[in-house]
Formats: sequence, C-alpha cells, structure tokens
Amino acid sequence: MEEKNSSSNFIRNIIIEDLESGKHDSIITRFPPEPNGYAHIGHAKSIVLNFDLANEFKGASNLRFDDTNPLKEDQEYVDSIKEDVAWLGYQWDNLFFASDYFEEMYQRAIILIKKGLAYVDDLSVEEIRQTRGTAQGEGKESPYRNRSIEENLALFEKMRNGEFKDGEKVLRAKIDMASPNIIMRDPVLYRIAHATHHNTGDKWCIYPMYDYAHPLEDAIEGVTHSLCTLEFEDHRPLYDWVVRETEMEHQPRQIEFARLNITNTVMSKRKLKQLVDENRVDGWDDPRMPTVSGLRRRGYTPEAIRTFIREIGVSKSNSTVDSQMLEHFIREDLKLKAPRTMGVLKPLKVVITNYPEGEIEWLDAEVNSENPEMGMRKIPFSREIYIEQDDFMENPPSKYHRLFPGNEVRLKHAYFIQCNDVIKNDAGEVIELHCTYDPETKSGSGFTGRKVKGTIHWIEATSALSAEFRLYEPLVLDLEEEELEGDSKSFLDRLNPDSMEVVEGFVEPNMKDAKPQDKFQFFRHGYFNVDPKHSTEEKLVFNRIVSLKSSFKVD
RNA sequence: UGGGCUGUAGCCAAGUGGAAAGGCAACGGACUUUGACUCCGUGAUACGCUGGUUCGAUCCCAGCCUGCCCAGCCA
Repeated sequence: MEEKNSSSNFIRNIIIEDLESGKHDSIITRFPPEPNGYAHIGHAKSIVLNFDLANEFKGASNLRFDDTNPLKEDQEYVDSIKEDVAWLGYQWDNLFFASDYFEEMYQRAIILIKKGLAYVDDLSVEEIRQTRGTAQGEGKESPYRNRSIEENLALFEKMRNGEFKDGEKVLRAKIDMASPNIIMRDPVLYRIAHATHHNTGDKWCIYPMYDYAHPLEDAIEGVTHSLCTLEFEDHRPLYDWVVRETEMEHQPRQIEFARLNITNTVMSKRKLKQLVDENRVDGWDDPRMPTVSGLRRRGYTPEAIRTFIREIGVSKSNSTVDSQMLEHFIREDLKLKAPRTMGVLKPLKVVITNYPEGEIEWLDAEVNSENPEMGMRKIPFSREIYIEQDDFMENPPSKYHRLFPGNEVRLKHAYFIQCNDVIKNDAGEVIELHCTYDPETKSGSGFTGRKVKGTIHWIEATSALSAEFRLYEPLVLDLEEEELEGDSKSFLDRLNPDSMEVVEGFVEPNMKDAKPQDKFQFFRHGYFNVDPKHSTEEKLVFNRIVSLKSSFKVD
C-alpha cells in the first residue's frame, strides 16, 4: 500500500517555522513511554507522530523510557514496547532511559537548592494535600519552606543516602503557593521510595517526579520539540521553569496534542491491565485488546495502523475517532496483499446428485483477482461439498440472491447449482441439501446461457480441513447511561459478553501450509489472521481481523 | 467561584480577511463469478452564540455559551 505523506497539522507547521526562522537547524523528537504496561494504539499515535516528523525533516527521534517510578515499572514492559515500536516500522536513533540520568538530575536539584529554589519538606502526603489549597483558594506555605540552604543540602543528601523512610521527606520546588495554577504550588520534585528499580537496582532510594525529570530528560537529549498530550498543558510553565532554573543549556519546547480516542475502545492502561490481571482476556495481546500486540495478533498490519494515524490527523480538540476508520484502513491494506480463499464458518452439507460418485475434479482459481501477480491455485470439487448455512433459506425474503428451493446460484470458481431437495432432521432443521449442477456452466468456460444473481463459496467435503474461526466484536461498548460514571465498576459493566464467538468450520485443503500471522481473505467473510498463540498443525485457528463491508439488507 | 485548553458537516480534519480541502460513515446509481472491490453522483446560504471593526470575517476584537483538563510523594 502506498503510504501518503503526513497531512498538515499545527505541530508540523511549528516545526516548519522553526526551521525556516533558523531557530533550529534540525529537529529531535522522542517517544517517551513509561514501562508500566503494554503500548496501545494511543501510543502508536505518539510513535507515528514523533518518528514521522523526525523522518520527514531529516531529524532524529529517540525511544526513551521514562522510568522514574520503580513501583509500577517492569522489564517486561520495556521489552514489549521496544518490540512494538520496531514492529510499527520505526528505528530509534537512540535508546535512552531516564534512569540513566538520575545522577545528573540529582546534581541539578542541588543547583536548585543552592539557588534557594528547592527545599526539603517534612510534611506528610496528607498535609501536603491539605495545604496545597483548592482550585478556588490558594495554598499555605509549608513550615519547612524556609529552611537554610545548608540544612536543605544536608537533608537532601541524607534522603539519597537512605536515612529516611518512604514518605518521611520530599524535595519540593519553591515557587508560589498562591499560583492560580495548582501545578506551580511548590510541586514535589523528589520522593523517597526504597524500591528496586528494573534498571538501577537498589542504587537509588529517591526518585524524581515526572514534572522534574521529564524536562531534564528532554533537555539532556537536545530534544527540540517535546510532544505530549493535552493534560500536560498546565505543566508547561513548570516544565520551562525546571529547564531554566536548573540551568540547562538546551531549552526544548513542549507541545501538547489531543490523545487518541476510538469508539467502543478502552484506551486506559490501568483498565487494560485490569482486564489482563482479572483474566477477562487472553493476555495483553488478546486480539480484542487495542494494544499494539493485540492488534498484531488480531491481524492488523503496521502499514494500516500508520496510515490510520496519519489520516486522522493531529489537533488540540478532544475527539473520538469512529472505529470504522481503523477498519477501513486494514481492509484497504489487505485488499491487494491477502490471498483469497474459501472458508465455510457454519457448514451445511450439499450433495450434487448428478455429479459422479468418487470423482474429484481440480479447478483453477485466482489467488487474488484484484492482484493477478499473486497467481493461481487449484481447488478440489466433488459430489459432496459444504456451503454456508446462511447461504440457504427455505423461505427467503425478496432480494435474497443465494440458494433456496428451485433457485440457481454459482459456486465460486465452479458450476451453477440448483437446489431441488431440502433434508431435515426430526427437529425440522435443515441438515442437507440435494442439488444438481450444470456441467456447461463451469467457471472460466465462457458460458453465457443464463445468469444467476448470486455466487456463493463452498468447500469440497472429503478434503476439507477443519478449522476454528474466532469472530470478534468490541470488547467494551460505549453505553450512554454509563458515560457519566467514570469508575471501574461502570467500565466492567460495559464489557461486551459477545465480544468473541468461536465457530468450527472448514477451509480449503491447501491451507494446511498456513503459518502463524498469515493473512487471508475468506471469500465473502472478511480478512483473517492465523492466530500465533493457538493455531497448531492439527487445528488451524483464525482470528477475524475485520469483516467485509456489506450492503445486503433484509427489508 | 481559580487556572489552562477547546468548539468547521454524523465522525475525524485542512484552511484563508474576498465566494469552506480531504478522509471515514451514510445515501443513490453503474459494474460485478466476493451483496466485496472499483467507478459515478449526493453533503456545510456557511465555520459554538451575540455584537463590533471592515467595502467584505469562519479567519481580527469584545462578551457569552459548550466540552475537556488541573488539588498523586503517578506519568
């Protein structure tokens, strides 16, 4: 699939201006995930944005783990995120860890203390909260706010040396407890946490807070444009304050954009982790998860994800993209790439009464009629086949183009068949059809004697390979009444009980060579991916990536 | 009631002081050995509202309204 150029957006415009004005000769961006969960499609937006910008303007983009909170982070997450970024098609210019800068950050904090701009506070979490003030009223200064520089220096060193317990002391910036921006009311810079860090082990027991660490990380790396989401707009004054007051040479510019929301999609790491922890899904890579690994297992391609993200654009307004947009781009990508094949999800046996018994005929079929370069394949045909249960109706509505008693349809790549008899079981359910075929109507013969309105897919019965198909619907539904409650209870209440339907059917015998992550279009059904976790040589398991669109409507 | 941000068709989203790009969805129609694909056609007397400036405003100014974010020793 040809990938389009990034369309115009305000961040790109800022970069163009900065380059034209000479403010920068080149740009550096970064994707700065915290390794506390798996990357999801919201992160993919940030990844594509940052790396595309660097690529377009011949700059650099780094992958930097913002690992400043050992309590929540884990090596498993850094490994998965690296894999996901690479899978999405991007190579980082540098791999960095915020934890590698802990010493420098510590030294910069000392600069702050020496300038009288930071102090060690003995207030408890609760006391700090209470004295911070509210949105309406200003906060109160801590009684420890005016300790001497010498005392602060000594105390901060003791914090580092592990002489205090968790929560006993923090280092705070001395800014303005009366600021209308709550973020600026003496924010905490360092807290004590006697925890083992995945990268630095037990070397540190004080860890920098995001607001202090992030700007330093960007400044150290020479990041020119530091992209983050809207909720950090209030933090920008602090971001700038930190860079300025710690006397960093380089001043990055923070630019905020709206995070990605998609209809019927949960985009919260906390909630996704909850689904995993409570075993409500088959791991972080469950095909219903909006994680990059879930999308990968579902069968989405990096190309489709990238195109989707470029096409939805970047702005500062909160918005929710229709999930049909994502589906559109995977269909578009797979259209020319995915081999066509036939799969019967819910089989109904058909006996072609006028076809010789015991005979197997091999028919020619294009692998992908929309992409002739993909060549041809052979498929077997005989007296007994399976068709889709939905492709037969004893009493069809008008405009039903498929099989019904007396009606003739084409079997894709084969012959016209006409339905003569309907066999039912004692319960009155249709269990078999008796049809006749017309040898003159063979596919490719050029027969024009009659027209049929419908073409249906089928599988030769004796050589059919049984397979499992997993059909997906949204994991979580957008429900009006629930919108107002934001707690986890309502989120679980919105879980879709029908998010996965498993059916047993048949596929063409040549599918025996299908490998994990191979993608196919099952005729008239949609695009499917061979599940890498559950598919085996004995039993193929297909994940439906997305169905085909359909304009068929019953009146 | 403080601060920050936002508001262009059902959903995303460009754009300029001088007659509103594009994509998704939807709806017609053509084609069709996938009710798919493809192709053709159909959308904002108008850019949150009200005033103002201007020959002229979606774009400038003022006021108002809507939605979102902020009181973690999370990021």
